[in-house]
Amino acid sequence: MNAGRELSASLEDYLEAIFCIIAAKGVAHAKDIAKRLRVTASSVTGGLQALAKKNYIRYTPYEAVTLTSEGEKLAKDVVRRHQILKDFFTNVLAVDEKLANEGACKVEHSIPPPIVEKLVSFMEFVEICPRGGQQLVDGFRHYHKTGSKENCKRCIVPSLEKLKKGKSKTKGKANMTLAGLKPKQKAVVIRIERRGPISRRLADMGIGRGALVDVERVAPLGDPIVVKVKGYHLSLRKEDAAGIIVSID
Amino acid sequence: MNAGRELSASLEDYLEAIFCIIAAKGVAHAKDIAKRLRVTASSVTGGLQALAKKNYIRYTPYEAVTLTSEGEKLAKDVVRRHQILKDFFTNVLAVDEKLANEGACKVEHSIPPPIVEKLVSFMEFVEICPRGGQQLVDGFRHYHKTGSKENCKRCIVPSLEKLKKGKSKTKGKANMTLAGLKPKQKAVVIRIERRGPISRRLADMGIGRGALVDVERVAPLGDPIVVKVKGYHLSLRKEDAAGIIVSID
DNA sequence: TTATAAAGTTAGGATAGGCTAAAATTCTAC
DNA sequence: GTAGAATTTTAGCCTATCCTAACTTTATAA
Ligand SMILES: [Mn+2]
Ligand SMILES: [Mn+2]
Ligand SMILES: [Mn+2]
Ligand SMILES: [Mn+2]
Repeated sequence: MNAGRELSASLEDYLEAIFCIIAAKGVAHAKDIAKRLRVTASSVTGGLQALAKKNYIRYTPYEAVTLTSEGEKLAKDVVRRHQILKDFFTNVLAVDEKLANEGACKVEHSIPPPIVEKLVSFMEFVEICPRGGQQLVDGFRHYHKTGSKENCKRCIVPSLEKLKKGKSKTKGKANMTLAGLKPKQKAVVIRIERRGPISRRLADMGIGRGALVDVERVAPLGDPIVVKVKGYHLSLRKEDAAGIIVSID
Repeated sequence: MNAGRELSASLEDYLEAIFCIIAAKGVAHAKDIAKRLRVTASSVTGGLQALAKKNYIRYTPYEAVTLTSEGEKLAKDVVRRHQILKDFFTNVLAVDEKLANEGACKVEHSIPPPIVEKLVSFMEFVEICPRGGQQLVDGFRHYHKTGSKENCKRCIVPSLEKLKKGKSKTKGKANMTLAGLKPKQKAVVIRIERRGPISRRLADMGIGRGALVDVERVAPLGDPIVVKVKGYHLSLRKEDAAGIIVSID
């Protein structure tokens, strides 16, 4: 037993694989799981039996497997840890995608959840820091590639100007709702207007004033809108998004 | 077998424990190892037998265990990964010491070595970045504690002034040698003067131009001087330290 | 010097998770 | 509708790592 965790690393990987395969192809067959995890089909059967006994999946021999709601919750959590780590490895540490994925899929099982949350928080902060957090990261990538700190010295100037401009603009800046944002825009939550299932869902994830929201996709008519916030990927109906007051930088 | 690694997580922990106990008390007894790793004495015997078979330790029943040179090399590598991760968790992510240590001691076994090197590189860059890398990290810690981005906005100004001063000073700044530094001072390696065993030792660790050196201790007469560089702890004779030209911020 | 106490080892058992080979089931094509 | 192919499961084996209980060795103190 992976001390303190619900599941062992191995069973987390089976669950993660099942979730991802269902997401991609609709149903999860043992063969796909085996291929993805590079184990034999008989090992998969063993894993499925273990997950079924713990009630994370519905398993009938020879049939495709489905996730219980418990299993789906846990699977999403594994996937989230994976994504966050991969994000950090690629976007901050400039690790190439393949290694970042491999590393994330190992580390995801051993890193303590509170440290994952700190990591999310740190990456958010880097994105919004007026001191040029993102540029610091860019500077690091350049430094790492070339060994030169030149770029770092040079780009502080534009970074400052941007900051000053931002400052004077702040007063006249109008707040808006999440429903009005476009893909790739970032915003900070000011407050959540309406009370109800959505605001509770947000609160459960610790999303409130000050949280950074990252718009990922907006469907043709603005409904639904997919955002990333605190490392979670969220799909919101336009109606609900309109209840979230945000401020853009 | 922990795919791609010499040793399993469990055996790495035994090796790490042996190294740390020898460092602290001179000899490693099974009882100390058992206590440290929270396993029974009989499990320790099992671990020692496995390590002995792989030639990482010298083991004779009922006697204290010693590391072979292979074993010591590997143990140091585990300890280094542990330290780097702990450093990152505490100094960048503001994780409390206890959790940082626990997390580091789990993650150390699964994180790919190239990612560890990127992490070292990133932390060094944050420390030397003229854009205020360290202050960005401090800003994050404040943000994390209070949820406020105020501090971040306010301290950009002194950060800038420091940068400007730094810039004008740069021309007149005299480079010095590692031998002239005091404890807690940080410096960046400009070049290594003399060739020989020491410069080769440094080169083996990937230490060259641009590496950040952190002075930890200086003995009464300046000999030896203990520094941290790229996550390694190094003890240098004054004579050798004088051959390393560095620049201080 | 010898009887305890402490430390360490061995024996035996459990669980987890992988594998191969063989059997069972389901799918597919004629 | 049936035979062969593909898929999946079972059986049996292996290694790693932990444990408890019993035994052996070493240390210590009267
Ligand atoms: Mn994984
Ligand atoms: Mn994963
Ligand atoms: Mn460890
Ligand atoms: Mn450790």
